[in-house]
Amino acid sequence: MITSTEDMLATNFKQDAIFLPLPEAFCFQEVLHYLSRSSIEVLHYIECNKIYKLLDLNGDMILIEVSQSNDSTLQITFVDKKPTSKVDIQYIMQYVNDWLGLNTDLLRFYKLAENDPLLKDIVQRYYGLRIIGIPDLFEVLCWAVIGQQINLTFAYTLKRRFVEAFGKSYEWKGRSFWLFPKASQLNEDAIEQLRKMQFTQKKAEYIVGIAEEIKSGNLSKKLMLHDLKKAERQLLSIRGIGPWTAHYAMMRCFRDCSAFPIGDVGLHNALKRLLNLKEKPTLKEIEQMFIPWSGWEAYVVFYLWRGLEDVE
DNA sequence: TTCCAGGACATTT
DNA sequence: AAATGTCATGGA
Repeated sequence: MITSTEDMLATNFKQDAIFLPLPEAFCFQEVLHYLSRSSIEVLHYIECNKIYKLLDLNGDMILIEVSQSNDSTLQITFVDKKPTSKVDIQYIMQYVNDWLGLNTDLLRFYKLAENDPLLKDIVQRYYGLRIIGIPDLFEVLCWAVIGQQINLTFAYTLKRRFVEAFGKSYEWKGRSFWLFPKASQLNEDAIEQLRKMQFTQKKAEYIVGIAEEIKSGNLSKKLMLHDLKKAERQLLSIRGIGPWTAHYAMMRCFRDCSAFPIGDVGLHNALKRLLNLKEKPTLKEIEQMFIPWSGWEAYVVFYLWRGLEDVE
């Protein structure tokens, strides 16, 4: 049992590669599938079952390659520059751990689902699927705001424009790898720039507003992590962040398994299809339905989203 | 062409 | 308190 990243570091740091122990119920193919959803994704790149992702180590950019080396081990290698300090190694391990959700005890969710008529099949079909995280608070909030009330394809287009306009990139073998922009990289005239990229006026204002909150220090993942109830209230107090966005962020950034974006259109469609309903279920019906899954709402939603992708 | 999209907020009933 | 309107554009 791994007790700390310090232990992991001592036992797993060997030269040019990091080996991360994998928990029970982890499916790398599901990671690859999820991360391959969009052909215009700019925050990672996938080739030959390997994920390439640019990380920011306090201003130093390092490109990592993540692959599965065996049943119980994930391998991280450095394709170009290598980290030079233990702190950097630790940061990378923690990032990947958090990104892929390796700390979640999925078996508890499966215990809950094994005799559930609605979940039984779906958790078997996607066994080992974990919520892919968005560890950076600014990134998850921007992505959620972008995704409000537009189709995912267009959302990816907007995200790409946003990242390429405000973020930093790193070239390797003729390919560009991008970092999601920091809040500090946006200023007042960002609103105008975002409008030109076809963000709505409101979304442009929301994103710049969120950047201000983060820059001022009001909004900080570190400060919010210890009290998720308070974190939710703080998120909801920000313009542009409603219940769906707050819970989406709790689910993918804070890794709150009980986060529940109940108003999600995809969720509604998934339930309608799964239960053969003529109309989408009402919010009250969904609340009732989710009572037995208390504590794991985020995972139920994530699996239902996953199921949507295999229709037709 | 129509309808809807991984909502939030303002306005009206 | 609950329904309705508005944003604002692309994708199917």
